[in-house]
Amino acid sequence: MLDSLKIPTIAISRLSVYARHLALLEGNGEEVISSGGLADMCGVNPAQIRKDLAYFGEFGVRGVGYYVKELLFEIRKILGADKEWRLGLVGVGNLGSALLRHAPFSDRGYIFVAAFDKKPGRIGKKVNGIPIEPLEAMNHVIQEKGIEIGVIAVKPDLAQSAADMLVRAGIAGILNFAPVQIQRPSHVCIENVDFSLKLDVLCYRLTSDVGR
Amino acid sequence: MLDSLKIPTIAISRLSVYARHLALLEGNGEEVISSGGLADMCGVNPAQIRKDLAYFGEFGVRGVGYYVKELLFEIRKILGADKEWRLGLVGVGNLGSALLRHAPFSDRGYIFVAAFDKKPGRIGKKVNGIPIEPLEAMNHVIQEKGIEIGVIAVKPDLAQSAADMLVRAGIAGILNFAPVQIQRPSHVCIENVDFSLKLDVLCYRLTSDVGR
DNA sequence: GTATGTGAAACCGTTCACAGCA
DNA sequence: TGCTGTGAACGGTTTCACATAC
Repeated sequence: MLDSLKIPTIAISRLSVYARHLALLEGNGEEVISSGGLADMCGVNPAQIRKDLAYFGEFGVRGVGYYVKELLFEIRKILGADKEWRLGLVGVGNLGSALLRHAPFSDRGYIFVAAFDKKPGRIGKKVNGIPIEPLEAMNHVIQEKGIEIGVIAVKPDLAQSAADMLVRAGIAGILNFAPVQIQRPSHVCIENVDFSLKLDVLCYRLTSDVGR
Repeated sequence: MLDSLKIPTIAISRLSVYARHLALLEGNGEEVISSGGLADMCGVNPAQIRKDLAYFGEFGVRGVGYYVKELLFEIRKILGADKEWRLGLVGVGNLGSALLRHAPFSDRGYIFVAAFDKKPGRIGKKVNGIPIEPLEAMNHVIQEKGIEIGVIAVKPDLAQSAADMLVRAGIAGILNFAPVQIQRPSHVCIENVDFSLKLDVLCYRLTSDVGR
């Protein structure tokens, strides 16, 4: 147990995967799982799971395994997934609208409470019950509604200025769907979702067909 | 130059990023760029760029740098992005519809030519000019339209069977938006786009606020 | 006996530093 | 001189193997 002295991001994303599978096990009424059993489900090495967990504590019972409910609870606590997160969307186009309606988000405690767009024609309309506000309202709305995470779904050329506005409004966490590198102050966290890049990788594999 | 003897996936995704920035440079009329200059734009180490390129050949001129147009052309060739790719979508819900309308895909040579859904109410309708077909038509349509890549945008519990159907229809490349591990024969390539996972990582960072 | 927690080894990707070449 | 291409050094993650605990 080393606590937060350099925990690799990839270990965190694995925790998210473990949580997903633990939730399935819990739904099936399973009470106990071994690192080997969970590893098979997640497609990783058992030692990997034990090492990942060891960053944060000792959650298992030797000779037995892990109690599903308990481990799931602990991982959710580690990830910060044991609370509701309030999201604000910038860019209510095709993708943005789909995100506002994306049920799995709210199911998991990620709630969109505001949306912003620059097109006058969109202002005032509602998507999935969420009113679309003008960009100028961002500062005020983000403060008022206690928004903690900004989601960027604008076109690439507007992504940087959208990020700048979010940062100016006090946002410290951004989920960015635009295929651009966003510049930001060091206290702001960004995660990128870049599906053009994934498509490129896929096509590379298909082209150089080495299988896999 | 080692050719395809173990090229890490992460190197491939960096090539995609390099291509993006080279396209910008080309648009600005720049003719030559050094690994250092490109590295600054992409936020990586110059040696990294040279190493990544060295997997595939020698594309630069010592003492000069890389010719923008030429390098872009070569990287596109490596990635297989120098041709059109025909995509088929499974699951025309919120996200699926957004993907069908996603302009940046077609701009880059990724063309949706078919869409499939299980809901009878959706069959026969068109989204962005693409008719929605029943799942049963998948085999036939995929053959007929020469679809090479399947895009999965169904709910998690249906993702595996969607993948199975695609594979049975002869698809070898899948872009999966469902937050599940898909099982598949070893000749089938899958890339996952998992934004719940990215949100979890972001929330971890915000929770354990180590900045960054 | 069985499965965890963990130091040590193996592996892999990144960065350095410099030789090679325009 | 300047920048690429690359072997060698470095750093970090994964896997092994076993002591430890139930």
